[in-house]
Amino acid sequence: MKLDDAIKKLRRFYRFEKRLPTYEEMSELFGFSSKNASFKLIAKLIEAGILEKGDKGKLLPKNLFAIPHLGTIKAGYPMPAFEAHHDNIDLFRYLYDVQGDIYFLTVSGDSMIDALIGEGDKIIVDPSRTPKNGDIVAAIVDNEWTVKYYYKRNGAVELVPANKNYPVIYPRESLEIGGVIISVIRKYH
Amino acid sequence: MKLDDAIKKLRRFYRFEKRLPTYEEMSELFGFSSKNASFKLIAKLIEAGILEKGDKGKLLPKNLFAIPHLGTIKAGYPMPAFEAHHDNIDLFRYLYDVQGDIYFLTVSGDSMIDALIGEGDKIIVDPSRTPKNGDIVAAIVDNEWTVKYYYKRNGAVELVPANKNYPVIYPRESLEIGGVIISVIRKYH
DNA sequence: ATTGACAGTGAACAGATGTTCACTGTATAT
DNA sequence: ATATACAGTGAACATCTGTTCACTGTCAAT
Repeated sequence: MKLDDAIKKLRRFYRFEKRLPTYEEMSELFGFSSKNASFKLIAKLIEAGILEKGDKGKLLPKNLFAIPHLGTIKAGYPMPAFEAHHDNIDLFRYLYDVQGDIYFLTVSGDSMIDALIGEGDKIIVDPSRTPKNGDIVAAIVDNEWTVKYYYKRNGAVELVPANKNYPVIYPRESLEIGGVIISVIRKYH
Repeated sequence: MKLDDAIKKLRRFYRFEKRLPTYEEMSELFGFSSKNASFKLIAKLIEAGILEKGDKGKLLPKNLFAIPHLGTIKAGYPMPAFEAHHDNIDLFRYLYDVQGDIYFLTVSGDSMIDALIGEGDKIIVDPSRTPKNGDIVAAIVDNEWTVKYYYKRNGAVELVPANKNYPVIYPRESLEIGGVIISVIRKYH
């Protein structure tokens, strides 16, 4: 059993079960008839830095889901040299480093197009954060939701769209901030 | 112990340990001195659909990380009515439904700005997918990396930038497709 | 041919884990 | 006051789990 194959099988298992298999389950997964074979295989994965043992000796997926980050790619003219500096990004940690309760919204419309937020994009909103000038916020103005840049000048809040075809909103009646946009996620099909 | 507090504590534990705690660990986590108190609490979370028991009776985080999806927000004029249809999106499944090996790239430059991909954005590349017309690809042209729209007309490949200030690339010497962009992730700080 | 490293087998065992049962205190409603 | 539901305690136990040990076969190097 090659390490690469083992890694893929562990990933698949984890994706479905959201946990690592026990050594007995690994034996089934890897096609061993002895738990010990799995035990030895895992020892190698630990040595390779893919897995690790936590506080209480429990197996943890240290780098099992770290997607290789191959570097920076220039989206202008082709990049002179593509240095493959191998960071690894753990998507889970990358996006989930928020303490409080966050939520998703799906964007429709084009008023934030100049901020590179378009139709169908999912935005993650952190309702616990207080908006600073220039933050993008989900706001409830006069009982209606909208996504805009947030600016506070002389005590008055302006909600500025990232599209010249739309007007700046100066909330009159009520303004409630749904939260600050902390992330944008787009998925192509 | 309120269910909401328990959920938050479980999330925190899972974020660090990448697994659910045992009943004994839960007792410590929740401040119980009896495992059974945790057992009963978890039973409620299972009934509430937050957790579930898998094939072999193991505890799984069914919806523990499902971020509430509050609906569609119009980024044009404020939305007339904001129907709170409570989908839940599991970020992990949402972004990780790829079998093969994927990798990240960080974008620099503005040649894909009209495709809403800008400086600093992370793009996820699937090297196993064959590009179709209109897909955004990471390509290696004459030994240099670039991100462009992919088009094949009359057997000739065109790499089209999403920015009028840049020229269309007609690969002469070599063209290698690094992969198809399947996702864009932006994070604000 | 001999050696050694390596991949896997099979059995054994201490300790951890999920689950059940009977019990206690405490708040709330009747 | 009385009953009732509920949150938590404490102990018990069968089973599962990680780990160790001794062993077998196989391949490559000497």
